[in-house]
Amino acid sequence: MELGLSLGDAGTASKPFGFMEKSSKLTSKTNLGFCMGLSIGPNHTPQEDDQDKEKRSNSDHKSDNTNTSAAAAEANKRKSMAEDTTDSPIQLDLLPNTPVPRNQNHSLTYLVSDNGNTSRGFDVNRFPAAVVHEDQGDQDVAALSSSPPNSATSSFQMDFCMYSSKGRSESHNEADQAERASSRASDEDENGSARKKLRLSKEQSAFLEESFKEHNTLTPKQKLALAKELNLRPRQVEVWFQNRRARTKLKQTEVDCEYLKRCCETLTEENRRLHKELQELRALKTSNPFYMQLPATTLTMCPSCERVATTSTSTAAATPTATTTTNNQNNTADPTSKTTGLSLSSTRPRFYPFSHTQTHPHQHTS
DNA sequence: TTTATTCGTCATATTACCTCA
DNA sequence: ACTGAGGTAATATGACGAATA
Repeated sequence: MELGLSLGDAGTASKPFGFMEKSSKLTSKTNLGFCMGLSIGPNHTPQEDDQDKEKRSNSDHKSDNTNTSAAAAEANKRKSMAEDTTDSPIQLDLLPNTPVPRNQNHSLTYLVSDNGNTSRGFDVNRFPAAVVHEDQGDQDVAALSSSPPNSATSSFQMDFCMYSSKGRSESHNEADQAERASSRASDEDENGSARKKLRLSKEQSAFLEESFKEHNTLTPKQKLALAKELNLRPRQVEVWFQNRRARTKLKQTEVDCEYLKRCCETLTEENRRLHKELQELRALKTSNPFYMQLPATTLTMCPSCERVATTSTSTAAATPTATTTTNNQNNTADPTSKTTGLSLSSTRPRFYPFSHTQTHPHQHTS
């Protein structure tokens, strides 16, 4: 359903690509009345999204008017779904001096997809562009809606659409896909069916991939060029890049997650080993009371450089713990500092079995 | 210069279609 | 023929920055 707000043209008929002529006709019309078209239908033309979006800055009011007579006829068969509907969308003509002709059937028209099924019911937010007001004369102002709401604020529209799932038995070979993808902008518009998601052809995907490798974001110029090259709508190219970036990020997140998992396993193993070593040392101490008679060695961390200094009352640092600290030299045990850009090293104290007083660059008064 | 508005684009989450096993 | 999973095109939403009145 759409509330198409237009200026003038209250008596003009719909045209599949009427928006293309919108600008000039709008300016040429002498009747600058205030007209609202209300309709329900899947007749949005995919190309309109971007073309109109691109024209949005040049035209103030737009409404879609791409309903076809065939679709309208089909809709008539099902208008029982809407009790007080007739053949054409409701038009709220606010023109005080231009009464709506009686022969124009103002109605809420339920339009269904090409197979006529309406199984999916009434969905407010699906296929937003499918709107038309028909029998409005030779042109209308198209309102497009695939763009985000905040970017279509001037169109004053709401879209409701009946849609259904098509049969899936049609062939889906590559040629078909390519043809469908490349022709979607025209075919679907013409038959007025609800827009369906179509896979891009391999060639299109490959081309987009190549382009993505060069730059993962698009300038408007690049977007238009790609769209033209691939016979897609600019919006499709834009969406493809957005989804591609999202996929890349998701994949990277998965890689990072896997890497952190391995890090966790490594650290857990190291922790287990250290605990075991500690137990062995304690056992050794109990069994050999003379073994640990060396002066106690304490580890203190310098708050300024986060280095751990071995301070002892003697130079006898050759305690068994020294073997463990050397294991961490040069951060070799920190597995998080490389490929993924993730690093745990900033949160882990670095163990350097150096003589604090000799090698520390800072002057500590303590 | 500051402020409000509009517009375009982005990231993110979600939906829904399509394909395939 | 049916079904569930996975991939992905498309949509919804909010945030942000640039341009402009």
